[in-house]
Amino acid sequence: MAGKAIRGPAKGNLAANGSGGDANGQAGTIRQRNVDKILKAAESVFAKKGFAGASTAEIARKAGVPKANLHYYFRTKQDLYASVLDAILEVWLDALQEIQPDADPATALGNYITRKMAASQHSPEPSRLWAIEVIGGARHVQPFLRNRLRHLVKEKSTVIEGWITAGKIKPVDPAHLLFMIWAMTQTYADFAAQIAAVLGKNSLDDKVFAVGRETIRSLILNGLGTKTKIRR
Amino acid sequence: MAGKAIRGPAKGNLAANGSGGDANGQAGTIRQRNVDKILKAAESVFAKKGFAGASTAEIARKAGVPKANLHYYFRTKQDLYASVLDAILEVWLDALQEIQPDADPATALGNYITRKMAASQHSPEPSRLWAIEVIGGARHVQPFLRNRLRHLVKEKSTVIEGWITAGKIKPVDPAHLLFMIWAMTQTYADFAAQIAAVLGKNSLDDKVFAVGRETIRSLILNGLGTKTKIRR
DNA sequence: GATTTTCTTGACCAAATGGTCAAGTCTGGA
DNA sequence: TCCAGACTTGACCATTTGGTCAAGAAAATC
Repeated sequence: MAGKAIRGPAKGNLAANGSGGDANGQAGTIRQRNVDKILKAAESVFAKKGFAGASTAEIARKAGVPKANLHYYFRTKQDLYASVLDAILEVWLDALQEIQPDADPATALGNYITRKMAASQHSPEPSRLWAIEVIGGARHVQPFLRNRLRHLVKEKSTVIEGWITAGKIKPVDPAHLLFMIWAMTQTYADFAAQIAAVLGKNSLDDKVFAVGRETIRSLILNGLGTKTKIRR
Repeated sequence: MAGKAIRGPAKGNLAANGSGGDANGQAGTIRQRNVDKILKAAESVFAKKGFAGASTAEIARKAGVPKANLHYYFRTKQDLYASVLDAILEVWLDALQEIQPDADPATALGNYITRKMAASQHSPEPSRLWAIEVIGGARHVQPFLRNRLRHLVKEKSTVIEGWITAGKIKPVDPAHLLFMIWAMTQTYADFAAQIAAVLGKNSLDDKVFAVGRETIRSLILNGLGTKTKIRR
């Protein structure tokens, strides 16, 4: 997406080790540790207040470093935000790999739902940050949406259309089917506060996620008329 | 929820007209017009940036009034935010009235979905503000969630359970069913930017909403195994 | 027409914001 | 042991923020 971390003299450091790739060079353990601390804190604060509402001071406090130190690793708030988003985007795409032409639709979609629900349960913050970013107009991730995500959706749509043609599932618009799975699974991360409140709980426990997961599975799989019974 | 508009000398005005009720007294047309302008602008800005990210100056600019004038009608940003949320909450609940014991499940749920989708299409901003508020921890609407919404969900759950007992729909957890309908319908408001980008459009047109609506209906109604065919 | 009340607004303020800087401390390699 | 480069941080700054105020313009009331 944008400018990763780098900054300060470390640039030389990273450039030195040839791994131009994506991961943080194993460079100074110090750098890596601090960058991680800051990114983690930033993710959490951005996820709660959005880009405009988050303050670098709060992020620094939460990361346990002086604000000036944060600005040593990330020159601007924008840079930091871009780095946080970058890390999220990769994970976002990964689960979609469940959807393969030769897979059994019920199994593939079931697994996909399971994975997305696990993400909502065990790492809800990225989902929330993602949501805030998109609600705010997706200014920073527009290119990602219009390119990588769009093409991936096209690709997976072909797979799903194949299932339809083969008579394995009822006809649906594949893209919208994906939108629906995203909406349903991510709601357990994004709207956790609402779901908890309505259920009279303080936070969502394993059981709520289990019921949610099975509700989604049953809705989707029955809705698509797959023959396979729900397993696992 | 909280403090409505009022403020400035108008307090006397409102207190004077006995209608302690909810609506803005028909008081000074001037006041009403300005309050409306400001609320509308505020809704839009809050929906994009959240509470912390929105600035009263921007809201005032968008409303076409000097900032000092905004603060004349709403003492604090908090007050303004509370007023905007207040207006939203009422609407939120209304559509749920489709779900009645004696109704045909397919019709009732179908109508509910239709109404929610219409809201997502024609007034997405409240949905977005709502989402941002909940993602941020629902601090300002916690009481509403824990009381009114919770009890309403309980009430409607009973209705849905009745349908299940009567064998009209397959067994589901009623609360989660509602969560799913909210998630799917609201995603067309909250994630409009993402959906548009993935579909390669600049904005969501009628057709997208129509396809979305029918996808949701088909998923829910088939998923619940209602006999009734999709109509209208 | 006089007076009271509501409304309008530019000027202002203290606090918080994103970001810089320079002077320092640490650390790893020669 | 020395030193270049990496890291740390308190102090600082311009700008923006939410909010106030006082003085005047418009309306409403009598």
